Amino acid sequence: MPAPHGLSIGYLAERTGLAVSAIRYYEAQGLLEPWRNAGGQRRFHRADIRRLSFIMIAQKFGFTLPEIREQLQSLPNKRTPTKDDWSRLSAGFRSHLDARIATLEKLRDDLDGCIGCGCLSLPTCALYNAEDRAAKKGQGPRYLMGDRPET
Amino acid sequence: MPAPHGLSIGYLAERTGLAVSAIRYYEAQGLLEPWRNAGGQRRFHRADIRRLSFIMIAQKFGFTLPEIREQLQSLPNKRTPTKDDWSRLSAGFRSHLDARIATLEKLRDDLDGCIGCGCLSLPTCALYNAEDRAAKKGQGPRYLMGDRPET
DNA sequence: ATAATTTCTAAACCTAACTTTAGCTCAAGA
DNA sequence: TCTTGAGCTAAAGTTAGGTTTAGAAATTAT
Repeated sequence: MPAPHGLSIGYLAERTGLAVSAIRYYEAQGLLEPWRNAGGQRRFHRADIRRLSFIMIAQKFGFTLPEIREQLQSLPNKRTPTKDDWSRLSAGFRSHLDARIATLEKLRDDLDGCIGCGCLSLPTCALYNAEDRAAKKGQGPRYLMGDRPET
Repeated sequence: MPAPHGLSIGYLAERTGLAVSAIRYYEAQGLLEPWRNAGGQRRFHRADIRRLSFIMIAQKFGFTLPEIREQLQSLPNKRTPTKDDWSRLSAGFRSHLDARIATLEKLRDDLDGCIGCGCLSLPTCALYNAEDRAAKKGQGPRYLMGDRPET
């Protein structure tokens, strides 16, 4: 039972499977902009269901909420996004995915060359240097087995 | 300058590039068991350098610290692990990696079949159901575009 | 012997992405 | 109208994997 004008947060939660608190959180992060009714309750567009779906999928692909917010900002501002708009956004997932697969395949090749020795010690260790995108914790250098950079 | 008997935590930090605090944290999580000298300071085996390397690599592969602890428990208890021991453990990475690649390739195929429509709405949406390993936040069901399970 | 490092512990803090709680207010149904 | 159920806000709590801080004790260097 959608409200006569605009959807309630509970209805969106029911339709998407998200928690009400999560939807409020997404709003706080700037991913949604509901308006308020006379009593101060949030009211959403039907199109926001699709928006939330996009958020859920993009998260599966490993995007952070700030990244997703940026993606969403490329949607038309003053009209309801069409299927083509969403299709364009989803296409961005494809290249992201290709890159991840390529990285993992390289890692697999490196691993095959490294697995027999048990040394865990390559100076430019493929096992350690690979896949840095997934591990950008920004904590200075680390090296393996004492292979310091020529101290 | 390693201590005469056992290595200091600072030396291990220097050799691995890890922060001293991280090494202490790993001990607290049960991944290392240094002994103490007369003054109460931690002393480590040389083999712990390799142990820390393994931890760093396993993290790159996406294992959690509890998972890594389990892996490490399969090492021999009362002798220094050999290269063969480490080699055996590293081999576990290979199957993990193969599984991840397979998952992503399936996701790519699903995405190709889904990207044109812009619907984000498949009842059993491949985009949403895929790659669940990376998203086990344990927060009840979620569905896309209102495709609730026959409510 | 003294100064400068290291190390020690416990507790607080950090980020991301949320959830939970407390105390109220709003809206919908009988 | 009265009573639930839904919604509101602000703040604190949660998890993972650590880092930072503070103050004291041990170790190393001069």
